[in-house]
Amino acid sequence: MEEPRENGGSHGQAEVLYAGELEIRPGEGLVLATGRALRLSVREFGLLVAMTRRIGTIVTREELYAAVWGGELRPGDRSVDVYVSKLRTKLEAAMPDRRFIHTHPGFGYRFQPQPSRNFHNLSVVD
Amino acid sequence: MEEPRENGGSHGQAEVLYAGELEIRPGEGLVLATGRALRLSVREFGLLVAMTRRIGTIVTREELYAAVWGGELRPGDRSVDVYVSKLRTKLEAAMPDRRFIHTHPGFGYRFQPQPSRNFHNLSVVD
DNA sequence: CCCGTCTTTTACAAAACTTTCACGTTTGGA
DNA sequence: TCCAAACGTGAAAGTTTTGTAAAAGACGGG
Repeated sequence: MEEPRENGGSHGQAEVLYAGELEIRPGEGLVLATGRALRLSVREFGLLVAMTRRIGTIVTREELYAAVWGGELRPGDRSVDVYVSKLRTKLEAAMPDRRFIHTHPGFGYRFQPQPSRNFHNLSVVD
Repeated sequence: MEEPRENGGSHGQAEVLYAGELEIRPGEGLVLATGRALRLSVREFGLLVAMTRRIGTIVTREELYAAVWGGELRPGDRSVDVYVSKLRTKLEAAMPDRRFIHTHPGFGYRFQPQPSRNFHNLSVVD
């Protein structure tokens, strides 16, 4: 008799994160959008994981930098912004009409997958 | 009764793997592409089996090396890359216009026969 | 030995990634 | 309405990773 194993192998952690139509496997470097694999760079993937782990909350650039790059964010360093932009581009390319990363000027970014809205449904909430 | 343990679990000798138009018999060293037998070297075959057993997931070079060559991948060793290239060449020769092995720079390789392809977003979805 | 085949190593070009910079746009307070 | 700070993002510059041809080494059968 054999011990039941979660996925029949002894490979990386089986941790899986879900966010909207996204399935993220941190231990593997893989993210699936509607079942299709995305090709993200190491930094893009790191950012996505870091934000997904704090889904719905505002995360400062300092925290994101520490989590993904390691160390302290130096004044004037725009790396986080640049990679947030890259990530947005790829996520929205894979899943049009959806917003994932929301900017909170002066505070940071908030990750929260949202369905698209109608043009007349504008509101102060984001 | 003994068991030829290749890697990652227990497999009977009658094991047959399917991946797209590929039929693989690990116990026989046989690969059929659209019914025709492929002529693969030992390493090429090992790679194909190792990847097929983890179809759809990203597998690092270290893991592939351990599974096929055995032991640890030393820094600077390009064996895996070279054989991925050889394997790609033969697979593509047998089944043109089909992609099997996808590169995820910084992470590893992912084996997935011809995912249903979205004609746009080709740079993002892989 | 001599071949043919497979494996390993090497080398270089191409592709991809990261960092930095620049500048236009947006935001929020006065 | 105005302005300074914050943000978005294309692109340059530099670095790293990957693709692959070819050289070099290994091995077994004639």
